[in-house]
Amino acid sequence: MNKKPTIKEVAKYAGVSPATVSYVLNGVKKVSNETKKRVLEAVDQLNYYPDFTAISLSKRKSNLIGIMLPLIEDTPASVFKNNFYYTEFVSGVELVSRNRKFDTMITGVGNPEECRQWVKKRNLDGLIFLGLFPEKLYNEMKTLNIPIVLIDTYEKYTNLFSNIQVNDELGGYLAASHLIELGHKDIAFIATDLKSSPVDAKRYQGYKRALQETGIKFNEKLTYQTYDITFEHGKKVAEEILKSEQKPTGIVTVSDVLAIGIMKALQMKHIQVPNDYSIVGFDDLSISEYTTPSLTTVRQDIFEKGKYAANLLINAIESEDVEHQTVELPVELIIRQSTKAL
Amino acid sequence: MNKKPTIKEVAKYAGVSPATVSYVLNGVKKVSNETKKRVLEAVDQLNYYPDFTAISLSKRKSNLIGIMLPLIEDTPASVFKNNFYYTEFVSGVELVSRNRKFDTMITGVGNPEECRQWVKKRNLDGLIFLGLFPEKLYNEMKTLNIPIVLIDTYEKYTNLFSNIQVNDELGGYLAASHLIELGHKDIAFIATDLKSSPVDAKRYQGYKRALQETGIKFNEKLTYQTYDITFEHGKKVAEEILKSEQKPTGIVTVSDVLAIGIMKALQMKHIQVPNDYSIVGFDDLSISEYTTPSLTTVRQDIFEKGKYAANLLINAIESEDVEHQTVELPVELIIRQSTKAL
DNA sequence: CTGAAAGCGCTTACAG
DNA sequence: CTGAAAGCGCTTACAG
Repeated sequence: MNKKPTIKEVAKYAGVSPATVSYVLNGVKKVSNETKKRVLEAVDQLNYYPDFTAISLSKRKSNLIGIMLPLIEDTPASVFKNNFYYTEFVSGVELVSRNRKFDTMITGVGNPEECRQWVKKRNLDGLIFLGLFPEKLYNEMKTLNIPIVLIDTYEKYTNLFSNIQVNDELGGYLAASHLIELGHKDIAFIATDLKSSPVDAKRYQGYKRALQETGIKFNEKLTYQTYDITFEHGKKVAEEILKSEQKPTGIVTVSDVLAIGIMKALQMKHIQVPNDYSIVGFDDLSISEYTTPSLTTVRQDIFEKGKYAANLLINAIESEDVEHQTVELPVELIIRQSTKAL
Repeated sequence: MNKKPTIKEVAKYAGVSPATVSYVLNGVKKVSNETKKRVLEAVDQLNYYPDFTAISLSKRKSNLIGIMLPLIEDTPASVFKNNFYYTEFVSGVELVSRNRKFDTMITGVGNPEECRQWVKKRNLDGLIFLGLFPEKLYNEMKTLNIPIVLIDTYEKYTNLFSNIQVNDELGGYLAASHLIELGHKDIAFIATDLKSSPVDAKRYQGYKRALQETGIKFNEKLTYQTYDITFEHGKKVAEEILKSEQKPTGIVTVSDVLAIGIMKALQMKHIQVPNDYSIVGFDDLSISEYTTPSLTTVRQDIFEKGKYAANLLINAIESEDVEHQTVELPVELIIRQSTKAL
């Protein structure tokens, strides 16, 4: 295969200087229409397209965005494996990024230093942080001076970076209210980690608000934390719940994955969902419609979230806009079969 | 933040030329131990790490590998969404790639031309093709002259590229044999697409071999094709099966996703798995242990597959090894609750 | 063993 | 409106 033509060859073919070719390709300065035409034709004839590596080096802009994945035991695998969430998100990012002429790199992140080096050595134009990272990472990243968008982060960092989130409070509220309407009063709340996950905390707030508004007394003993999102952890809380003396009749959960794990554990003990326990998840994963019973859940559009994040990021890159914005995407209760009137 | 030091600054600090710094960093030529030490110290002091963009431009090697994802309706989303498969695979690739100092880019692929441009403009060192692509793409890619590893491809391209696959024939055999041992004789085979998917075809062969070896007559009417891998498509075949007059008692499937869709459809009609139908999946997704009933399936280690692919690819890149190899990873029957003696 | 110089493929003041 | 030249941060024959 004949190799890719360079800008020089295009210039020669068009009878102009490389600089001129660069000008027309970048739409910069005023090039006479005639020479512009000649250049464009040369580009077309030679099937020229620029070398991004070279552009990256001279412009110090790579047209590359990076997605930081949280690592568990040094690999993003486990998070990917149990949290189908991420995968859809990444697809959303890839789609808009490709359409907007950016490429997307992914990495599991190690320490902050490694992360900064990754950005620097590849000249990344922007970053998306998917998930929760140690605080010092954010501080480190702040000094990088490139647009960064955070996903599902609250408080502390919100004003330092752009942020895409979902109406978590409302989600928790919707889930709990649904159960309450069905006549449930003893409603458990299953979180991952209320302290370190602000997302969980918000949903928890919503849950509490629903109780409060309907005059149901909040019972701390009905709150559980799993510290991880896997089916297995769902199973484990279910066992805890069964052992406790404060038995709920309804269960609000912070993730479909957890909800599915819980259902499984119950079913293994021949306890029926929704007859014995009503369960509501969060996310609406594609699997959730196909479990038995299908899962009532709070839906968020994760693919949309990915697209939104990419658009926001690329906007910031292209306009060098320093305004950080935080965007809140809607949430919707999807009623299926895992919940039932008491 | 002070900006990243360049090789010049390191050279100055060490009192040598940039060339020398480059030599020691690349372990090339013989640099006296003493100056080497000085350089290394400078590197350390200044916290220097090279700019990959520059290296990429001058070496024409990017330390970048690309993963091509199949596109559905212009986005990888849907395939990602229903095929949890890919996500684990990508994690495996990312892990070894990172450990071996490569970065990984992902893209949905459009047409062959777009694909070649992607490789060229980013100077990608190697490519992994995940899934099935149109034939002309392979031909086009062949002219790129970079190492490429294909996943789950058979025949035609096997000798043009490296290939990682799984013992599909055995997988089909294992699944069918298991059912046969349980006393099933009318065993359906649910494929995606026997014509265009060689993977399916191999599993089908294995299934037939199992029938043959035990003297069960193969019945073509028990073969179904879904033409896509989604829960929904699983549901649809289940309905077809229920409508047909040739009812199986056991069902062998080419994917857990399909199997789960089938189970769902049956359960919605109050048909019991495994009492009325025994079902075996393929892949062993993490969800498959958590469905009710949990799914008997043929396990393949997809994460391992990703790691293997990345290692093979990077080996080829680094040794400029032109030998294409095809590697076959093992497969294992995991017996759970969706199958039962007749 | 070490360095000056050219080059990778672009971009961008600057001059005309 | 157009081009020559320097520069982005490296590498690598080549010469010494």
